[in-house]
Amino acid sequence: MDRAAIWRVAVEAPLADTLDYLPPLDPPPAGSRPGLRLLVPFGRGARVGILIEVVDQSAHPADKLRRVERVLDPEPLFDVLDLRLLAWAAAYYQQPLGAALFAALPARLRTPEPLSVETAPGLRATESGRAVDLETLSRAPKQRALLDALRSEPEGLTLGELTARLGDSQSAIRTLRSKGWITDVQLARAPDPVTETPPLAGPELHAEQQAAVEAVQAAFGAFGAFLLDGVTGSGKTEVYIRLIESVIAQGRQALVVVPEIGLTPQLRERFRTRLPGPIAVLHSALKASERERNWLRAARGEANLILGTRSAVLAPIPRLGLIVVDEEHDDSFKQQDGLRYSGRDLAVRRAQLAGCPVVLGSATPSLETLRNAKLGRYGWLRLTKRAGGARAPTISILDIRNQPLRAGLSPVLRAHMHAELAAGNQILLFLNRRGYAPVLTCHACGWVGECPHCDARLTLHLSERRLWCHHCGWSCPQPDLCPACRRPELQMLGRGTERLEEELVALFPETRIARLDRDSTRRRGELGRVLDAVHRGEIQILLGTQMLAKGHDFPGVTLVGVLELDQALYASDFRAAERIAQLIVQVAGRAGRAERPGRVVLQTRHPEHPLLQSLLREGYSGFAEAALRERAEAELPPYSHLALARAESPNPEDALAFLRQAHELGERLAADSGAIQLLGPIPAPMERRAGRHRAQLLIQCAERPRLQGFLTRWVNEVRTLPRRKGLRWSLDVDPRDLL
DNA sequence: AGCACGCCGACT
DNA sequence: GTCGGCGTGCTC
Repeated sequence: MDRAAIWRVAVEAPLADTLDYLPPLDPPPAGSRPGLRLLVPFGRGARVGILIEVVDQSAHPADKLRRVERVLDPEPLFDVLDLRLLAWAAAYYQQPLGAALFAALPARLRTPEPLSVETAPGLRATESGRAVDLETLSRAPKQRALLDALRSEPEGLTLGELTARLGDSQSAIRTLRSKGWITDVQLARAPDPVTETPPLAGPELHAEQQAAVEAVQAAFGAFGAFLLDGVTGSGKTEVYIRLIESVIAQGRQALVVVPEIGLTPQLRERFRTRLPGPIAVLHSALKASERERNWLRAARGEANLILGTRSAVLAPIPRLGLIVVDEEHDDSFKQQDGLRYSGRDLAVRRAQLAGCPVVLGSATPSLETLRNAKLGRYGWLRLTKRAGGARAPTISILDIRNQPLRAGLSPVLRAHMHAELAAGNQILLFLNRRGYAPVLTCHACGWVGECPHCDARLTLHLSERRLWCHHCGWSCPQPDLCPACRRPELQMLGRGTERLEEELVALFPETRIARLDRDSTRRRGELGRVLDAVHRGEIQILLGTQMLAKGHDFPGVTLVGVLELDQALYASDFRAAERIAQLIVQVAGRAGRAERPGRVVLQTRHPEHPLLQSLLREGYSGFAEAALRERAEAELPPYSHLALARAESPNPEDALAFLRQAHELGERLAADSGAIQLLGPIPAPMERRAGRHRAQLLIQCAERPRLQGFLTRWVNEVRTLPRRKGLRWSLDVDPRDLL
């Protein structure tokens, strides 16, 4: 007997390590290749596992090894490169290998289900159709050819295959079917090869686009990272399309990652009309079966283009030749639970492993990416001209101190609004707070509506007559009398979008007004309906939350008002200013067009705020310079690297106590070098949320490798710390927000 | 995560 | 005397 083979398997269970198994009794035809999906005995049941490697001995006692039940698929789902990427992600984000592998798999493949077989509608000759003498059809050549073709294929042929052989034969099919000589069947076939409609030709590239395309093309076949720094409307998508086109022409696949599902339909349509071959769309709103099918098309190399949200960067793509991350600054690329990866960072790492270029596109690049570009790590491709010669909107600050506000609008802003309305233009108003009023209070006794489970006020939603907690989802009916003193003195303080809408209706009575926020768009299709109405010019004032800033263009809008900037300007999170600047510039870019440039007005009580000033005077790049200087001084990312340990528990003191122990442990591990700083623990900014008390501990280090090394050792020990009942903790490497 | 084993209170 | 609470630990 040859050397004992041991299969090292990552099992679908929250285990820190892989488990060892004996190989299955019937060896798989594909051999024992890593990446194979298996069914393995686990405890009293069975679980899906992924074969990681075959070794010749196990640390586990030989007599306790159990045997792999069976191999689930004929081929591995992951190849060596995929496994290397996922192993890297697991190590970097301090999670078990299995967590990365199973985060990469669509839900259906995490169960022992066999891969679903794709079927295509087709036809087959029946018994009587096989028995009939073909000569009887001599006067119907089409029918004869059709029947002849089907009789030579016992399984039958798909409609696509028949059309390819015989051309259109609808009437012949109907006739033969009515004679009972052929019958409809579903055939296990890959989908019919896409009929190669000649893709539409694109517009001519302007010089900057051409230069960008050529720079990336020159890097094909090797790793290279590029920042495509292009103002809104400068034609970034056209650059992507040309690059994808040429990478497909080389027989390779392209991956395009976008922040949100909402953005995929338009982008997909644009890609579909311009690029040859199948597109696989991957995002969480797909039905499980669709997701599996598209994932498999990516994994089998059948799709030329994979378009998806962040999890698409984990999908196997065997012929990967190009990665594009669109709107790379967007926070939604960061996964907020489980394997807390950054889709953007993983895209860069993946390009390195695959040896292909990665393009990070944005009009408002993140400070991390900008710094990489400045240091020359990333190629810096600039698109400074708006297509069609549209001028950039002007941004101005409106000091609202001591101003008489109506509906939260200063007299100057109201005057601007009247002027634009009179000129037949459209207006956009931002108020990043939904609901009617953020506070309900009793004028008589001072009672304030607070969430019983969170340290938060309840927001009044007048249309539903309910108080809602926006943090945990708890709600109760709106009280008529003060719950504390029973007097009818309740007052609604502050303003959300719902109230703003009501006030605007009173203030602009002859005007069509629409509101877009999570509440108003709850009904399916409502978002699209409102956007269509805006585009048709049926709406004059559109108000809403930051939902308005993403992806939608409003060429008819000439005035954008940003209300209530201040609480965001002084938010505790060090990235707040960066987010605001990005929001403002993104919104500004959505408004106006060539003949009617847009104007953005920011209402603030802090007109002297340095970041606002730099944004105003020098635009986003000026802001970014200033913000980077601040980050450097404060030793914050990208000038240092962070990890955030969070703990939460139903008991008030447990989370802090746990992190205090973790801190001590860390001090001991980091004692040899002063390079690791442990800050905290402190109670979370909202200490109690959804009935759980929360605390956090920040870890900071100037050098990433050192931080990584520390975290690996530290997490191993923190895992062994005793935990009081109900305590949960997690580690977030490169956290996006410190909440 | 399940699901066992394992030691201390109110029930037939 | 037992049913069952959830604390602790294992799953190859």
